[in-house]
Formats: sequence, structure tokens, C-alpha cells
Amino acid sequence: MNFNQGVAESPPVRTLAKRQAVVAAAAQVFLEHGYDSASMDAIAQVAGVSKQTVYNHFPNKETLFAEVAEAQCRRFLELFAATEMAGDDPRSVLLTIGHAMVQTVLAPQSLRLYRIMVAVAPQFAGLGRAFFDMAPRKAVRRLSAYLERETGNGRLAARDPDRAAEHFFGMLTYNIHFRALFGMLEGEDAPERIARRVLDAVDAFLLAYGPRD
Amino acid sequence: MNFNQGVAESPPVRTLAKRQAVVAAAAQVFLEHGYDSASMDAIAQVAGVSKQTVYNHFPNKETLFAEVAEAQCRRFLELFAATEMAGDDPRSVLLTIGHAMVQTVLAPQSLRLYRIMVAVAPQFAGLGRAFFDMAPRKAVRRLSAYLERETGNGRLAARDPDRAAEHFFGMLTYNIHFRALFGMLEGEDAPERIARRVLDAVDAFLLAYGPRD
DNA sequence: GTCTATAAAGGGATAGAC
DNA sequence: GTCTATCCCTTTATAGAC
Repeated sequence: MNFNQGVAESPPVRTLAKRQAVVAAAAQVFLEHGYDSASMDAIAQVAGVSKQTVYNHFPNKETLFAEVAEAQCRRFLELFAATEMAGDDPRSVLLTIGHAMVQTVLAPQSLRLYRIMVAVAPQFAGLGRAFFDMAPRKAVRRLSAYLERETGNGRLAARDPDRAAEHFFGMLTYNIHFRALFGMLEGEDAPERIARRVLDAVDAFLLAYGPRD
Repeated sequence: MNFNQGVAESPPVRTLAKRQAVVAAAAQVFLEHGYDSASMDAIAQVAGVSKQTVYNHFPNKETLFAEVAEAQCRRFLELFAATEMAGDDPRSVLLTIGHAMVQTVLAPQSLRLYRIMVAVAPQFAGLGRAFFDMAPRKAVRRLSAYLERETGNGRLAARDPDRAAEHFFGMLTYNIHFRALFGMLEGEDAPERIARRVLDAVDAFLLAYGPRD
């Protein structure tokens, strides 16, 4: 008995499952080893299929990587965008969004994705743009829109909201991102240290962009 | 005629010259292609020696890379440290050091070194630490020491000078570093845009850490 | 120390049967 | 579509003559 409704163009279910297994395996292997060191053999093995099956769904390594990397960039965005910018006053909103940004930057998956995207950006120009759009650009735009509203309300004084948003994220992440990338965290990821870092950035931001007395 | 003074233990001049040629060629090839994609064949060819000569001076690819990467990290530091922190008031000093930092971050050699160090940091933990020490840490320490002096003078108000230095560099470089890494500069490296970026960071910094009225 | 030549292993991609 | 088996090239590293 075949419950497949049988649209001629749609592939059988088993085929789709194998394709998804390949994509999942590729994501795992690429993120762990990087583009060059990830072998199509390893991907096929992790997916539990033969290498020829991989090549049946993707013409070559580059194409497979492009699909996987783009999907990972979208996942990266969701990780940050899930945070509501809730709160009554700018200070509490900045604290919330600041914590979310630091957590996103420190997440192992984010670090792995960043590493690989930085390495391949010259080779895969389109993917570099995709990552930039997903990661810093959308985050800046989102915060910038909020800062502009609050400046209209007179609760902040950010004449150039895009630049102000960049300044906030920069103060927040500059040091800890480097530390995480180069294995120098040294306890800076402890919850109380992170809380202090976020507080310091919010305080400095409000001194620079808070309402003029 | 042989002008070599002939100390038995020191290698002949030709040998040393070949070793240096190998190191120079390795720096070029590694920085251009990354660690994995750089082949020992290519390095030997660029150096103008045989591959066996490369292996005669360095036991394997990892060792050669480690020597080259460490030397490049030192060069990276010099690029920034050459800037005098001259100027009468904090504002002009910050403008000078801000320009130097942006120029350093945008230099093609810096971007290449950053790309490769980010990629290999998990594999070469010691090199990651070396890069972190040379690049952000020493820069932060240097600025931090200045901020502490000026806070003592009453010309600034940076109670936590390390954190303040991080904030300055973060505001300065956050956005433009991403843009450069992912091919999204879009004219942000034009001199007047850079000048504006530095000005904005200095203004925001002085609002947050300038002397309290 | 330096070279030419080669070994040994792993990589991406394909052929052909089912 | 999927598999097994294989091609062909590149890679790191070594052997042996000079």
C-alpha cells in the first residue's frame, strides 16, 4: 500500500529522508572540521549513506556547503531574534538585548559558524554577505529602530541610531568575542562576569546616548 | 674566495638564506591560502628551493606554520604599536589612536592573518594565545594605561580603565571589521567615512568617560 | 644541505550494476 | 536513487644520489 499521494514530480519519502540526513551530516562535519578538512567521505559516513548518494543530491562539495552554510546562518539569526525587546524603560531593554547578544556570541555553534564563515568568505563571496546580513546587520537594524523610537520619545538621545547601535554591540562584545575565539576566556564567561560586562556597556551607553539633562 | 669567517657550528650563509626564503615564502602562501590549502609544494616553489630543503629546515608543516604565524603576529603588533600616543588633550590622543586602530584592522595583511588565526585557533591553541596577546590585549593595555593616567589628572573619568579601553576599541571597530571580513565595505573605508567613524567613537567615549562636570 | 624521484595516503568525483 | 568499486589527482613526507 502506497500512501504517497503520488504527485509525479515529488520524490519518494525515503529519498527526501536521505537528502535531509546528508544535509544534517554535512552541517555537523563542516562546522566541526571547516570547509577544506571536511571530506565527502566523512559526510556520507555520518549520514549513513554512500558517497554516490551525496553526489546524487548535490553536484559537488561547494554546492552542498552553500546550502548548509545558508541554513546555518538562518539558525544563527533565530538564536538572537528570539529575544523579545521587552521592558518599560530603555535601560531594562538594553540589559535584556545585551545579555542575548553576549550569549549568542559565546554559543559554541555561533563560534563554529563564525570561524568557518570568516575563513571561506573570500572564496564564497555570496555566503559572506549572507552571514553579514544575518548576524550583525539585522541585529543592528533591530536595535537601531528601537533607539530611534525612544529618541523620538525623548527617553534617549541617539541622533544617529545606527551608529549608536553599533557602539552598543561593540562595547558589549569586542573583548569577549576575541577571548572566546582564541581560547582566552579565563572565566570571563562566568555568569556574574557576563552580568557585569552587560551592565558596564549599558551604563556607558546611557552616559553617551541617554537623555540630555 | 670565501669571506665566511667559518665558525664551525654556524651554518653557511647560503643555507641561512634558503631558510629565510622558505620562511618568507611560507608566510606568503599561508596567508594567501590558509593553513589547509597551502601546500608544501607551493611553498618550496615560491621559495625557489626543493621540497626536501623545506623539510630539512622544518620537520613538518605544523612546525613551519607555527614559526611563520608567530612572526606574523609580532609584525601585526608593530603595525599598531608604531603609533605614538601624542597630543595634548585626551581628545586628540584618542583621535590619533583611533585612526591607527581602524587602519590596522582594515589592512589586508591584518585581515589575512585574522582569518587564518581564527580558523586554526582550536587546532593550534598556543598560536591563538599568541595572536590574542599581540593583537587586542597589548593594544588594550596600552590605551588603558593612558586612560588611567588621565583619570588621575582629572582629565578623564575612567574608573575601570581596562573596560573603558575595550569600549573604545569596540565602538571603533565592531561594524567595520565585520564589513571588511565579509566583503561588505561598500565605501565605509573611504577616508571621510573613516574619519567620521573615529569622530563618532571619540565623541561617544568622551560622553561616557569624560570628566564629570 | 640540496637536489630528483618516489612512496603512501587521502581527497573529489565518476562508472556501472541493481 | 542507491550502492560498490574505482579513477585520477594532490598531498605530506621520505629515499638516495651528489
